[in-house]
Amino acid sequence: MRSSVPAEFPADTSLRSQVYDSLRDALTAGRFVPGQKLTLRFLAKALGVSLMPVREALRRLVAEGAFEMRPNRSVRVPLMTQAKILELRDIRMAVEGLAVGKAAALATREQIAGLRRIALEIVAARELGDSVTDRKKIREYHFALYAIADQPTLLRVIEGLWLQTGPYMNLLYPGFVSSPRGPEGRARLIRALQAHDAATARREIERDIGDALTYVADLADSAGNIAPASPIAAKRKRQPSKALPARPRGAALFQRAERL
Amino acid sequence: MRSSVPAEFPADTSLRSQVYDSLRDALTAGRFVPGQKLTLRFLAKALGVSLMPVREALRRLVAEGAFEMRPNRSVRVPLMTQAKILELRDIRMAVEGLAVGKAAALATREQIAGLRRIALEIVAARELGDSVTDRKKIREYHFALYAIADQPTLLRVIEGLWLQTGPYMNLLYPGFVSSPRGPEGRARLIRALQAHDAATARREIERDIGDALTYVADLADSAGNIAPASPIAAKRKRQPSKALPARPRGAALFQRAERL
DNA sequence: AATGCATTTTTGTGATCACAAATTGACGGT
DNA sequence: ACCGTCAATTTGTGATCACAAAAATGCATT
Repeated sequence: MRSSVPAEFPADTSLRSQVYDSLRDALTAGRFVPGQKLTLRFLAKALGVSLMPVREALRRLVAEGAFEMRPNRSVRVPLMTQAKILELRDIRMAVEGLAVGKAAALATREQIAGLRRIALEIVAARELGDSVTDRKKIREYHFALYAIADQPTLLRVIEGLWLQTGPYMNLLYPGFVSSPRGPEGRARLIRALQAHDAATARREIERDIGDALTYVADLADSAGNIAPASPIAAKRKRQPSKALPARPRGAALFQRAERL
Repeated sequence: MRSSVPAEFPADTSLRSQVYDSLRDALTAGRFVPGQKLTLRFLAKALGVSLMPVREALRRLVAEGAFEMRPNRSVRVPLMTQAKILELRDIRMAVEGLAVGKAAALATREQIAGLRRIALEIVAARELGDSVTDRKKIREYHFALYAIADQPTLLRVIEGLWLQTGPYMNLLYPGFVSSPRGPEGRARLIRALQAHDAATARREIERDIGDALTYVADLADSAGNIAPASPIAAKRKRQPSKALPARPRGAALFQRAERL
C-alpha cells in the first residue's frame, strides 16, 4: 500500500522544534540585528517557554551556522560581511550546481511540469509586488529542483547553506527583483532539464545564484555591516554615528526582537 | 603586533564539548555499529556524566549529520550505504575542489613548505604501517591545504562533510593505502600550488577524493552494510549470516560501545 | 572627568525530578 | 505457532534549581 511518498509525516511537535522554527524564521526574516547578543532567558521569556527548549533550539542553530557562539559562551547573530557573502555564493554555486547537474539526468515530465508551475507562480507574485510569497515560491522552486536529484545528503548541505544565506536575502528586495533576468533564466533551466542537458542546466543555476549573491555582496557594505573585524575594534567608543550612513532604520532591523 | 595566528585559544572546557569530542572520536574510529541505537542514559553512564551534557553533544552531532534522529526521537548511528558514500564523494569533490582552487591562488612559500613536511610525515607513517598516525596526518594535510584558502565558512562545510565521511574511512585500511598513487598525487598538487595552477591543483584533489571514496563505496556492500533501504526490510529475520562474507570482526565494530 | 576596584546582577552550565510517549515483555485467545 | 492486548519498563522531554563565570554597576580615588 504505502506509496513512495509517505503521505504525511508525524511532524515533530516538541517545543524544541517549535522554538527552532520561530528562531529560524525570525532570523531569515531579518528580525535580528547582526551582532545582536541572544540570551537564553530573554528568548525563553519572549517565546513563553522555559530555558530548555530554547537551549536545544539555539544550540542546533549554532551547529548549523545560523548563529555563532562566542568564546564567552554567549550566542549572537553573525555579522554580515561582504567576504562571507561571497564565500557563501561560491559554495552555493558549486553545491547547487552539482545538484542541478544530477537533476538534469533524472528529471521526469511530471517534475518538470511542477517546476514550470512554480515558476509561473513566482512571476505572478512578483507582478503583484508580493515579496513574501515571492521569496517563499523562490525557495519552493529551488528545493523542488534539487529534490529531483534525489540525494538526501546533498539536500541537507544545501539547506544548511540556505539557512546561512537567509538573513541576507532580504537585500534582494526591492532592487534586484526588478531585473527581468530571473524568469528567463528559469525558463532556460527548465528547457535544459527537458533536454537532459546537465551542463546548460548547471550553468543556469550558477548564474542565478551568482547574480543574486553578487548583488547582495555589493550592498553589504552600505547595509547592516556593523562588522568590526576584530573584537578590539568593537571596544572603541561609539563613533558619532556620522561615519556610517545612518543605518536604514526602515529596513526592518530592530534592537530587541519584540514579538518574534 | 597580533599575529594572524591567535597564539592560543581559551579552549572550551565545558563537559558538553568533552562529551562531543568523545562521541565524535568514537564515531570516526568506527567504534559504533551502523544502525546502533544510542540512548542518553547509556551514554551518560558510559561517560560518567549526567544526561545534560550528553543531550547537548548528541543534539549537535545530529545537527551536523554525524548521527541521525528517527521520527521516534531516538538517535542512531547512520546506516552505511553505497549511495550515501557516493553522494559524499561527489559533494566533497565539489567543495574541497573549490577550496583547493582558491588555495592555489594564495599559497605562500611557507605554507607550501608546511604541506610538503606533512606529506613526508605521511609516507613515513605509512612505511611503519602506523595507520593511526597515517589517518591523523592525512587529515592534517588536507585541512592545512584548505586553510590556505582562508575561507572560514567553506572550512566549516568541509569539516561537516569529513565528520559524515569519518566512519567510512577505516575501510581504506589496509587495502587502499598500499596503492602508491597517494604520495605522487600530493607531490603533483604541491607543485601545482607553487605554480599557482588552480585547475591542476583542483584536478588533483578531486582525483584523490574520488579514488578513495570510490574504493570505499565498492567495499560498502560487503562490509558493514546492514542497510535495508526501508525500515520494513529491517524486520526481516536475520539471514543465516552466510550471505555476508562474515563481517571483518577485527575491523573494530562492536555491538556495545564498552568504554568509548 | 577618568580610572581602578569591589559588589551586585546577569547568564550559561550541569544536575535532578516529573511526566508522557514509546518500547518491551508477558499473557491469553484464536 | 501466531497475533493482539495490557502491564511494566525504558526513554526522551521539559521544568526547576544550584552554582560559577561573566558582565554590569556603583563608588571611591587620583
